[in-house]
Amino acid sequence: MSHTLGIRQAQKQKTRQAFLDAALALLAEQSLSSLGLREVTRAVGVAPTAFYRHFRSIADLGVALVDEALGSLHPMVRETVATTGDSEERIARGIELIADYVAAHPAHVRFIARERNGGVQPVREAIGGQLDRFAEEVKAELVKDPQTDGWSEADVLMLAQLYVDQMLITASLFLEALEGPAEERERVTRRATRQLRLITIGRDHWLD
Amino acid sequence: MSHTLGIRQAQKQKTRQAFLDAALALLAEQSLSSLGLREVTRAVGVAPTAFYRHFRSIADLGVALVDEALGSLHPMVRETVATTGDSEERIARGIELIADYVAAHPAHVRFIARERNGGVQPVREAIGGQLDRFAEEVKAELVKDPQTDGWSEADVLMLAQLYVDQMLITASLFLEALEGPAEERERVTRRATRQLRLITIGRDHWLD
DNA sequence: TGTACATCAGTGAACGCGCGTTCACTGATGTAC
DNA sequence: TGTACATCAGTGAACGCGCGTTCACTGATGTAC
Repeated sequence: MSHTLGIRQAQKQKTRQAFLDAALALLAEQSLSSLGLREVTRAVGVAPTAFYRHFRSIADLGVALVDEALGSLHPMVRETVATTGDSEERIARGIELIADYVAAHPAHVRFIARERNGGVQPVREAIGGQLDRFAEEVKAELVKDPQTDGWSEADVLMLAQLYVDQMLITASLFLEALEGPAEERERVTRRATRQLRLITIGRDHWLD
Repeated sequence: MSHTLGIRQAQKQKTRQAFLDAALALLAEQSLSSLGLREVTRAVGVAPTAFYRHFRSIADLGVALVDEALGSLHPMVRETVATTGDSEERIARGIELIADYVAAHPAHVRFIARERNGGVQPVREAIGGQLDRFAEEVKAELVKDPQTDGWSEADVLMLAQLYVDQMLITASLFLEALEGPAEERERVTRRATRQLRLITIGRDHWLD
């Protein structure tokens, strides 16, 4: 049986989500460390003090945004890496996943790219933790792949990290290309495809 | 004959440099978009209004910091890419260059990593422009290399961009490892070496 | 079902504070003769 | 070399403003009986 929230809890969650949405919108043009508490409450349409019913600080809200931005991505990444098919297909699917995610959630992607090295330590750490998880998950999938038979654990992790870094760079490029013409996005797709192809070739000859 | 500045000009340059140094120090713990004009002048030890004698705004100061951080790096990168020797040697020298630069100028590297995707548009654009220049310069050196004989221009640029991206990721990893034990820096060196090695293998078999 | 009390999300006034920018100024440095 | 004037880096007072946080509050929702 599904647990239904009371009216009070449901309303609270709705307001909390409104805070996250408003903050994300405001972060299109600035970074988290300059985002004001009153700025966010003004955008939501509540009193400044209402903020404290949901978050201890702006940094706390930022950590919640990290979960929202990256939490749902883990199964998708796992699945994409685990996909069967030849390398060329897997590269295409991986890049498509990134392009689609950026198009669907541009503000989340911008937030992660910006705050990954941003001025708010807890948020940086939350993002770093999620990226480490991605690397571990990709590694776990790669280990199952016959392509990495005979590889050391460290080398598989190194490759997984290379993929994750490349995923982020590509996401960042798609984000820049979002406002421009479709042609620009195609250029990013071509560049990312070739770079992944080169990495794949390196992988195939690693043990030569 | 060397042109000597007047006393007034010399003093002005000194103050300007003090602004850049103070700002960079303050940016260890925050991002540019939350850096206050009064905060900087206080650190320098001058009146708030003195700021306007040197910069139009904090963003303007940020752009000056970008030049200071990356301007002097172009000849070093060119030279490292142009180095003769086998791949393994060139990889080691490249990584050494990055490690040394991060150790010598950690605050500059942090600033670039942070503001590359930061909340201040003119600074983002200045960094993007510099990185594009690096990619073009690396490409120009790679074209001279027999390893890329028969490659299309686009493919050489793609490889150059991969190297530049990798350079930034590695710099960022060294930065994180700076505070920790030497062992951590060695781990970064090993990871970066293997990743570059894999890219090199991919490069060697690109036309297969 | 009704009543009496508890909970707690959101309010609104108040606070002290540091912010960016303006303005007319000072006095050392620079320049013309 | 000396004098008279121009330049301009840095000053200090003043401004209006929005900030984060505190506090006691209100009134709808939840709960116990």
